[in-house]
Amino acid sequence: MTGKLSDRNQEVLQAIVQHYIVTAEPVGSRTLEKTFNLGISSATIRNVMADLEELGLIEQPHTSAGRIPTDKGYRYYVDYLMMIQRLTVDEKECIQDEYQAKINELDRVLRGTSKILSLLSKQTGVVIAPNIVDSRCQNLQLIRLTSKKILMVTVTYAGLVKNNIIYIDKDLSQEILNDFSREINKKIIGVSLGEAKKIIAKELQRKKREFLAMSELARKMISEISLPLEERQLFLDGSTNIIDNPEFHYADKIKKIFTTLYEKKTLIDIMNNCLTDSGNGVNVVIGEENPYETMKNCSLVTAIYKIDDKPMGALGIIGPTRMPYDKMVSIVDFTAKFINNLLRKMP
Amino acid sequence: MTGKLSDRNQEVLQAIVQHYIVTAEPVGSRTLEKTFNLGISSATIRNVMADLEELGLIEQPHTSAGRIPTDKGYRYYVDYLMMIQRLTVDEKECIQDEYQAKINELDRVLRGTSKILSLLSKQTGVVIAPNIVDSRCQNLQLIRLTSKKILMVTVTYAGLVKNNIIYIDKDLSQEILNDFSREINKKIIGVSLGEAKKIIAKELQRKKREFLAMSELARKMISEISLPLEERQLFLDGSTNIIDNPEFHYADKIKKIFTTLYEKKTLIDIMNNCLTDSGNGVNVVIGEENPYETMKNCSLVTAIYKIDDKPMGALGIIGPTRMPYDKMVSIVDFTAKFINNLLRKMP
DNA sequence: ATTAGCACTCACTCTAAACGAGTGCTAATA
DNA sequence: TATTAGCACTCGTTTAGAGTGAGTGCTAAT
Repeated sequence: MTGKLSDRNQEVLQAIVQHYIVTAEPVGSRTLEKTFNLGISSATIRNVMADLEELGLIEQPHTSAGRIPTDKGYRYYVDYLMMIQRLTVDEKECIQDEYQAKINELDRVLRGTSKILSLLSKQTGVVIAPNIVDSRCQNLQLIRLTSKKILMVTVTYAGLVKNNIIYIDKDLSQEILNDFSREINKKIIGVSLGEAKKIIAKELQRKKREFLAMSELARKMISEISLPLEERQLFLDGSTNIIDNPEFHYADKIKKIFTTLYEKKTLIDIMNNCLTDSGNGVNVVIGEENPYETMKNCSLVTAIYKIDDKPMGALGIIGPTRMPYDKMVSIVDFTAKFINNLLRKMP
Repeated sequence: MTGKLSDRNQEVLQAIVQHYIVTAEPVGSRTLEKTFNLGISSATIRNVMADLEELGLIEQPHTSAGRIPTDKGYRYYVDYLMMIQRLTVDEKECIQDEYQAKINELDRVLRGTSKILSLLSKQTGVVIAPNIVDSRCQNLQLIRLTSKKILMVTVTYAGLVKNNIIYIDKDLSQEILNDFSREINKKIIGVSLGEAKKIIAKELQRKKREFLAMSELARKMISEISLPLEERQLFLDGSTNIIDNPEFHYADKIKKIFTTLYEKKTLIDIMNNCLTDSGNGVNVVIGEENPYETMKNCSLVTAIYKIDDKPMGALGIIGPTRMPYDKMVSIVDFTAKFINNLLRKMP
């Protein structure tokens, strides 16, 4: 990053970013002089602007237009200039209310979170569910549906429920399944599902004789436990808000971004990156910094959430690069902390 | 409906509709003369057009433009003129392949269906899941999670699985829950969930003494079984295809229709109407015929699907009024029949 | 009844001119 | 030496007007 700017240059950059975020119009020197109290004339502002442009922090869409921030400019703003806005009482209450409303399973918590994120930010809210394989197992039950069909229900401590249907050749009574479930539960409670898989496999080896009748079932259970990444749940809300932004007033742009958003695979990938990238706080990815072509005129503000103090999923806001970062950061931050708390209490 | 048209008038109408569906441009008399072999001159075509306009079947966007079909015109076309297109071998295979791929639960069948509908139609595919309350119960199990938390799993014959978490004050062991599950299952297997609710309630009355310990649980089970309408599952795919249509090239129109599509409540309502409206075949709702304001420049092609020969849900295609109805009808028809068949075989 | 021909309409396109927001540079100023 | 006022210049946008052409409706001839 270019060394720190002089105070005055910072002030001008800040003014440009803030004004542009609101108006979405290139901002000129006279406008700045009038609307902000910078204490310098438009001519001086022009000189400063020339400097900032040389540093690549702002640019002109065309010769006789005002300046707009570049991605690098936003980055500087986010890193050094913005004041984290505190949420209003109303906004905080809005978040708290959302979770008050008899929400209890993780699934619903996450669904509600993406909703609340989009509501507060007026942008697109997104939440990625934990990879269930990493979650600690609370219970595993087998339910006989027909002579050939068994339902396996897995519940994690976080409250994630997974259903798998298993087809077997041998008819097993519910009583046998109950015994088997109890047996397995003893071994795997508190273990991650990934581990549980191994334990079942080992058990299958060791107790071959007793398990014999079950071996087919056990094998199939093991293969069902692994959930491919692409099926990982993603909650998306408020995507239509994107259309309100003037930068997305053209059908082709809308098409592009919507296709990306609803191509769940890409979005899951993106959110997954956030999971590893961001430390504990809020992570901001601006425009071109984004690895995905179709997202290059979007910014992401994300944070991770934890279960049992282990990072499990990510949540965030997607919007145009021109975005009130200060506000977004505080919304994401507050929400992440809130559901971290909630998930700690949940079981 | 206006009485039947003369053969020649029909031919002209048909030509107009077909041409407009492809080009999305108002079609003039000379164009018709050249591209269709109607055997009459443009002047005569103009006369016919004047008649059709008087009947409200076509209209001019402005004085010196060609004609475009009105909703009434499309309606006449759909009712009397269009030839149902047979699907190509490729298309049929596409549908069959989709269901070959180890899909077994209803949930996945429906998800796949909306996907395949959008893929073949290049429009938006939509499927509404059965209201679980109407479905026949195959199994109900209770799983103890913690001392205060019980998971209720309900499975219907169609393969629909529902999870509810119940909070109770009294700690009940898994063994007790197993017994209770077995007891209840005996009574309610094969009964609709709506009925099952009543049966549990009655049982609760009758066996008050034995059930006593369970009464809290039973009461809570009953209240959980009812699923509010808005939670009814809806599968939507290919909504971004809408943007490709020239009539949706303006951001505000896109916004409007997307908001409706993702406001699940409205869409569920719409699909619900289709369930009652359409008889056995394919139902077409054109533009203004649609009760919902925001859908008035869209058409719907829908059909219902059955489980145990009872209409359970609906599936269909959403697109602009200018839509190749013949193709759409055959896609919807074939798909509906296909999954009807599939659902009959499934259990 | 059909058709050829013609006058008329009106959205769209193209061009040129006027406009104005904004810049960069220079000379004057504190 | 840093700042500012002033001015010439740039270039996207707006506006008005002429021209174009697809298409119509009407009328007279076939």
